[in-house]
Amino acid sequence: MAMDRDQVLRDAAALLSRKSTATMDEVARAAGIGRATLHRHFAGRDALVRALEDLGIREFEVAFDNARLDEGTAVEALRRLVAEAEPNAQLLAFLVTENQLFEGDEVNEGWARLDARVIALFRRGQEEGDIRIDLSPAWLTEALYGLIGSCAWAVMDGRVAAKDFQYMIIELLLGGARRSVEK
Amino acid sequence: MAMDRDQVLRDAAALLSRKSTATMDEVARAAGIGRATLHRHFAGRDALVRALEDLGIREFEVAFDNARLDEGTAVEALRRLVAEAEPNAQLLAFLVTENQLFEGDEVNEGWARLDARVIALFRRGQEEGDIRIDLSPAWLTEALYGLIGSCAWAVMDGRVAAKDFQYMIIELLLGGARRSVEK
DNA sequence: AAAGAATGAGACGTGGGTGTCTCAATTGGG
DNA sequence: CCCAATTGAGACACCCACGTCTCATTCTTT
Repeated sequence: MAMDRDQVLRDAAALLSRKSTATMDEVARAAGIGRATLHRHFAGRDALVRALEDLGIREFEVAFDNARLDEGTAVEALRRLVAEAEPNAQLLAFLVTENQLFEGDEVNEGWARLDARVIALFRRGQEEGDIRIDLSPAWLTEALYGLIGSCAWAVMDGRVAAKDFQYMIIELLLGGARRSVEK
Repeated sequence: MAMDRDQVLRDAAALLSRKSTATMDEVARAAGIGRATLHRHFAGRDALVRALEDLGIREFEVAFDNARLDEGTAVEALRRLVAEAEPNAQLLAFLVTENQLFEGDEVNEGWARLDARVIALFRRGQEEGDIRIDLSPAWLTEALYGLIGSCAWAVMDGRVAAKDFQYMIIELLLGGARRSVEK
């Protein structure tokens, strides 16, 4: 007994991140519980996805806290951020694409809070002179999400080694692909 | 009369790129035709999506040709590639996420061909000394797709100005976010 | 103008996922 | 040890989208 709601959410996240069209029955099996029990705790599929959103927001708020975005240079904070985000990268990818379906609807305020923190981080980097000012913080934030999601999928497909996750993202995001004499 | 199959596909792409869960009926309306007619030309939803894949592959093969990936430096070719890809960025984003659902299935060989061309481009850049060798061509390719898709969504949501599309992608991909004294 | 082809609108049956319910079995608390 | 609560399995109806079909209409073609 004693269904662990949070554990169920994590199992659901693990499955839906890979197969976003998974059935409620598949989710239940993945979580090791019956479909009825799943419905008892989450009114329906929408409620489940919304709960996953809340889980993701919670996870990333913790990750952001752990990354101590306000300490040190913005570049250093960004490195910590990517490192902290890695365990939940797949969940992020799922939620980002899921959010793109909600056209028109106002975005969950939790996302707005997280976005604001990342945007503020990039802005701080710009003010400190470490981040280019010709790339808007909003775009850098989107790009960060996109790169994290892309890399998560690439790792899942075996096109990128899991151990290179942080390096590939940070190096590309910060340094870019071009080779320069002075970096 | 005279249903323009290619135009229908483009309308379908425009809609499905924004709302990937759109109904066959919605697709038909978006294309200005009846649902029955849509079914007459595409056996079903799967066939439609596959036709969209073919369309996307055709479009991007043309785009790659126009970008003349073999001419000039790899960096120059990459700039041309992003410029040529811009009109079909949304379609690319749709097809990439759609492809992620086909777990296990062998990927359409058309994608493999396109991937190979981009990978070869990055590899050429590495051999010419213009592209960093610590970022694998496969990852750079994924990142390129990801950034194009992210930017397309950001433009659609108004978070990035449409006119900045190419600049934002190219500058971030090539130069990175970090500000350096010598660029 | 007549014949043929293609279309749009709608009706219809089907399938798959959803959400609800029941009931026996298991678990945990008193 | 017993009772209450929770669970799993299954049955059930429902809904929505899909795919097929019909038929009147419209357009092409000759």
